[in-house]
Amino acid sequence: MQQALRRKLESFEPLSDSARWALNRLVLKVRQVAARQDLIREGDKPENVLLILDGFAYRYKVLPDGQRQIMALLVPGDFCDLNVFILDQMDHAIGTISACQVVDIPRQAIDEIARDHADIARAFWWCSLVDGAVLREWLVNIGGRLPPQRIAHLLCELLMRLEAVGRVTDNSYAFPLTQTQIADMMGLSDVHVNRTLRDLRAQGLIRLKRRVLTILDVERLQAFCDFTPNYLHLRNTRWGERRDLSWPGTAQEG
Amino acid sequence: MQQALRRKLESFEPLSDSARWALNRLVLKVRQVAARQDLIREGDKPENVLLILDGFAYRYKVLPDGQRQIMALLVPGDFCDLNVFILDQMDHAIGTISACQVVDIPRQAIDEIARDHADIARAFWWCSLVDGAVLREWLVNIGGRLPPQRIAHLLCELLMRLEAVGRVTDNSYAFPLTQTQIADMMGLSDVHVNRTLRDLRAQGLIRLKRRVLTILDVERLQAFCDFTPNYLHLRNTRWGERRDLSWPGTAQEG
DNA sequence: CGCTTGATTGAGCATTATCAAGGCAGGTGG
DNA sequence: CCACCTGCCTTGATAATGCTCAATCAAGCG
Repeated sequence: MQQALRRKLESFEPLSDSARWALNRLVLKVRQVAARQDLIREGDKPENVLLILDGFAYRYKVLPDGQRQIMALLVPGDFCDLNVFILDQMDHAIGTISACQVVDIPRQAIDEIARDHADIARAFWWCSLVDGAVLREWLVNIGGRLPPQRIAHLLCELLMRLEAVGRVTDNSYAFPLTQTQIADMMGLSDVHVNRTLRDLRAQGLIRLKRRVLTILDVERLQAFCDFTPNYLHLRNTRWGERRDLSWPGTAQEG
Repeated sequence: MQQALRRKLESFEPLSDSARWALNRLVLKVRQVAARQDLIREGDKPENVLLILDGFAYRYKVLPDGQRQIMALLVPGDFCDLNVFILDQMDHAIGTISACQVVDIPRQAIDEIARDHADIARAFWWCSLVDGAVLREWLVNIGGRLPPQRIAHLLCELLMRLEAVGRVTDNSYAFPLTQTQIADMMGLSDVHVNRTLRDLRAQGLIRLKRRVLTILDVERLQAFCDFTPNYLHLRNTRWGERRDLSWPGTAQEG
């Protein structure tokens, strides 16, 4: 699955031949992980960087009172823990939502390849920066938007991120999240998430049935929650500069 | 002020001689910026990376309803926009809180130096990753903690970050923030911030007078808000591995 | 001294959480 | 094939939290 890794890195900018060659030399194996498992725990010092090929995962922390805060959603094509490869220790955990297919990339391999290839180092750096940009928007979302627009914004973001990796058909995508998980992302109670989703449905903005989410009116939903995609820094979708680098993927799953 | 830049980068790990030499060749000039000015606006494509030598600044976005969300506080030693050097366009703005001293580092210089020196590239990457870690903790803070602990957590974080750059004396530091600005950071109203600060004072946890904040009982305050400093990935303070790299600074100011 | 900005306090109100009780669908075992 | 079970969604009622509005106070500044 060097293919997948290369595609991820080249969604920033094309790599040199020597860099591609170096990527091809990596020995990578794909691994299956069931739903609701921890991929990484807080305090771990993982020796591998994980790349998600299929399925959803999330970064989270658990507060002492049991409150769980989800800080990021990881979808196919996302790295799990580029962090730790430079930082000493995981300061948060990562768990799967649905069943996932992941590749382990040895930390040392990343280290060496980034040292030898400035363009790859740049691409990794770019990944970190995009992650940061998304995180900032989440902060704005939670801190500044009312619950309905907050949830709507999440759905808009997912539409674009999943579309960028070829996981969207007719404005529909697999949506394996529990309402409780949405609540833990948005800083709301699950009950309130439920009512808010009902309202969004009632307004004809979305449909959510059998773990498939459909955005019935993209423009209206985006206007509703003031969604501006610039923070995603996408270059390869119908919202960006269109370069068609769809993610090599299996079927949508839940 | 190559000195400052070098110190920042070496707070991650020592640089090679050639890297240091390359840093010394940079021509940098210090600039004064008044309080409450924008350093960078959303949509800008800045040609310089800014390093803050003195004063406070913050990243923010303004929502269409006028709501301002502050996403990060920048203190002496922080970079402003490493982002854009790789991403195309600022997806947020940066403004000063107090009067600031900043250095402009030409984007091209960073680009070249990172390309030629893998250890410098790594150090920059590390900066991005630490920024990301802080951002995640802010998300946890806003999403998961009650207002009193939320504000207390901010104060604890500032204590450590400022201490790391030599801006703390007797658990006191300059605190130029307005209650409204705190509110915009924490997703609260200014009135509620006011009452919450009053409560923290009443509990004997802090003192805040004439723009100087004193933490009266560090341990108690940290316990109160469940503050765990691991996410700051500090190595050079009394909370970390103690290596004493205090920031070359002027006086505390407000 | 008058103006401006920020802090403080009170009162009423809206939002959102909590608690509690079903309901529905899918999976499992007899 | 059906009864049961479990996980998740849904809804109602009630309570708490935090916001808005509005007025006052305090400090800095020309």
